[in-house]
Parts: sequence; structure tokens; C-alpha cells
Amino acid sequence: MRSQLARKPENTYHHGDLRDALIKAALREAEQGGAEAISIKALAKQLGVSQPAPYRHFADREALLAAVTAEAFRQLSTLLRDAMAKPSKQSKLSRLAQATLDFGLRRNGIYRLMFASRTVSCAAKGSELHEATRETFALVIEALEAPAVGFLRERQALKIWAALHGVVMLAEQGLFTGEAAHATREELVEDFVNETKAALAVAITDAQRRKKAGA
Amino acid sequence: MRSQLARKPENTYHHGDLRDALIKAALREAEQGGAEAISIKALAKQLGVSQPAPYRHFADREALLAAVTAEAFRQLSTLLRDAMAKPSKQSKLSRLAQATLDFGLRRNGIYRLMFASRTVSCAAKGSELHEATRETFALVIEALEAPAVGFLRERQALKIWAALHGVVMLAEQGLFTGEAAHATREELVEDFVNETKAALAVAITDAQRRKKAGA
DNA sequence: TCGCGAATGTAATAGCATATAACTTAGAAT
DNA sequence: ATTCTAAGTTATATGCTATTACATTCGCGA
Repeated sequence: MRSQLARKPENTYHHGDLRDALIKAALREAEQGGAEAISIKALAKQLGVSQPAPYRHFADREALLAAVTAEAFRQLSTLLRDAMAKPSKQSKLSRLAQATLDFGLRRNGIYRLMFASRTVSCAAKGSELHEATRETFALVIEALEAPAVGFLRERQALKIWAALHGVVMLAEQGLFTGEAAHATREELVEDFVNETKAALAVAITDAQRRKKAGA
Repeated sequence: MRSQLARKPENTYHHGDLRDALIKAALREAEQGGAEAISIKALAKQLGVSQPAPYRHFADREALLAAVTAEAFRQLSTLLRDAMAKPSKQSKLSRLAQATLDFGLRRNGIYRLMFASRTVSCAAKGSELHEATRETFALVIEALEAPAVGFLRERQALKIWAALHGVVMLAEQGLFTGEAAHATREELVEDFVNETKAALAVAITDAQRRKKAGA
């Protein structure tokens, strides 16, 4: 295993860890240009192997993209976990939200691969990619720091998750720049965070009251 | 002008309205598969012209995509305008929101072209595409049915617009299907609509109170 | 109405990407 | 030691974008 030095040594026949090296290199390529920037041929050249070599590890381009996207989700999960873990005056939810925004803008090519392509929706139920996406979403639920009352948390998690992605999209479209910049992206994200907290608080006390009344 | 029958008549040399026919045909192709499904070569074949003919009307693939995306925005604008115009018990905002969701799911390939590609963010300021996007956003502001108080409307419009796109994205990702379907997309959209209305109402009375106090 | 230039289309071709087939190498397993 | 298999190579088919040089037609002014 030498996944660090991606390139194959000159005199060897086998690369050693081509599959992993391909994913890492593809991720680097997608950073700016998204999925379109990923070329099997170019990757092979970069890694010092012949052009068809990657096909030993991935059935086709789609399969490579799926693996790359799964890795991207795992990286996002790590980032979010770290953001939630580090001590701060902000709430966990706020930190998760701002970290998501940051990831979405900084690594926008990868972000589009994750949330704006059909790769994810084509992923089979038990697949590596499917699992990676669900794990990320589980972090959103965790960030709410709320008890499980019915599916309240799931619903609020869906809402804030959706809102966050919308902000990233519009930001990337340029709706926050120029004359129309009547609110910063961070402000909007914080708005959504606060609304989520408020809605959660209301719904939970409501549920408790109903429970008491029923008892 | 015979933009209706897209294909060039057999015996003629000129198509007559190739530019328009290309855009229409490309839109049809993108309906399902998004931008990737648009192939200049395939379009030319469909329309009965030689493969390089499209390059007389578009400098390159990107230029065609930009024109297609602009047309898509105009179609969305029309749809939203219609939704807002038709008499209904629902509010204008609710109708606009549900219509956007519907468009985003039904014509998802085109939707991705509009909101999830880099085409829009690359559009120059005065370009056809740039204008089309701003016109669509203006409809969102209009749907709020609120007086212009500072940039309050713009801010709320940004928020609901972002939230809507997030819902479409997550829906397309499959986060609303299977075990996790603890809320329908329509419910979530209606939630966002109601929150927007509430926030607007509060902010506007606030502003009026402050104005009175100042006078 | 003639003719000429601009717009629009065609044929031929270069260059790059995906993908497959047939063959080679080296590491692992018995 | 031998053999099986995973992983890599060369050669090649196919499809797409894009350019160049050439052909046709439309429309407008003389």
C-alpha cells in the first residue's frame, strides 16, 4: 500500500494501489471543474499507467464517479464531525451549517458531484455511496441536539439540510453578489439555523404537553 | 420561420431556423439526462443537417448550453407567472413554491442545467441568460405580495428560493423516499412558505412601528 | 434583374475520450 | 515448482467536439 505517492514507480509493472490513487486524483480534478473535469485517460497519464488500466478497477466512468462521490461524502462527514466536536460558543447546529456552506463553496466542484448530479440517486440501496450519504444526514440529525420525538428531528433535519443546499446553490449562481447582495450567505444560514431551533423547541414542548394530557 | 417542424426538408439547402430548432431539441434531450445528454452531433442528425452546421449558430457547446439554459429560465418564468395568475384558494407564494417544486422534479434534467451547473455563474452581466435568471427571481419577490421595505422582500425571497431548491435537490437524491420519508416534499415546501409569510408579517409591522416612533 | 457579399450549410479531418479485446506480467495459493 | 488470477499493456473501434476549406442560397443595392 503506497496510496500516498500516487504515481507508479518507473520500473515496476504494478502500481500497487491504483484504485485508491484514482479516487484521490479524481477528487483533486473535480475540486474546481466538477464531474466533467474527471477524465479517465488524463488520470491514467497522471498516475503513470496505461489508459485502459483504470478499467481493471472500475467498470466504467460512472462507477468511478460513484466511488469518488462516496469518498467525498465521507470527507464531508469528517469535516462536519470535526466542526461539531470543536469547542465553540456557537451551537453544534450552527457550526455544522456554516461548515456545510464553507465546504459547498470552497470545494464546489466536488459539492456539485455530491448534490447536483444523478450519481447519488442512481446508487443502489446497500451501496457504498448510499451508506455514505445516510451517514452524513445522520450527523445533521445529531447536530439538532434534540430528543427523538416521533419523526420531529428527521423532519427538521430535512428542512435545514435542504435550506443549506439551497443557499450554496444560489451563492454559486451569483445571487448574493452585486447589487442583489442584500444579505450575506452566512446571515441567511444563521437565520435558518435559528428558525430550526425555534421550531424544534416549540414542537418538543408541544409534544410533551400532549403526552402529559394523555397520561 | 418554421420553428415548429424542427427537421430540415430533404431537398433544401438551408434549414430555415436551425438556431431555434437546436435549442428546442436540446431542451428535449436534457429533459431526462441533463446537460450530458446534449450532443451537438446527435442534434444535428435529428434535425437533418450536417454535424458542423450548429457551429454556425453557437461558438461551442458551452454557448449552446447557455442559450438552452436561458430558454429554460424563460419557460420557468412563464410557468410561475401562470401559477400565480390562476385563481386559487392558495396564496401566490404557495402556488409559486409548489410550481417550482413540480418543475424541478418533472423536468429534473433541465432543472439541473439551470441551478446545478456552472453555466449560470459564468454568464456575463448583460447576457441573455443573466437577464432570464433575474427575471425569474423577480417573480419570487412579486409572489411575496409584500410592500418594499428596505431589502426585506429581497431577503425573504432569497430564503424561500434557496429552501425550495434545497427541497428539490434532496427529493432528487431520494431523501424523501423509503424509510426516511417522514415528511412529504409538499409538506416541507408549505412549511417554508408559511415561515416566510410569518417572518414577512413580523418584519413589516416592526418596520412600521419603528417608522411611527421615528416620526 | 443582375450580381455580389454575407449568412448558412457541407465534406474532410484532427484530436481527445470512453471502452473493449487480446496479450503479458507478477504475486499468491496449492 | 506450477498454476491461477489480479492487474497492467498494446492495439483498436466508436463517438464527440471543433476547425478548415469549400458550396449554396438569400437578400439587397446598383
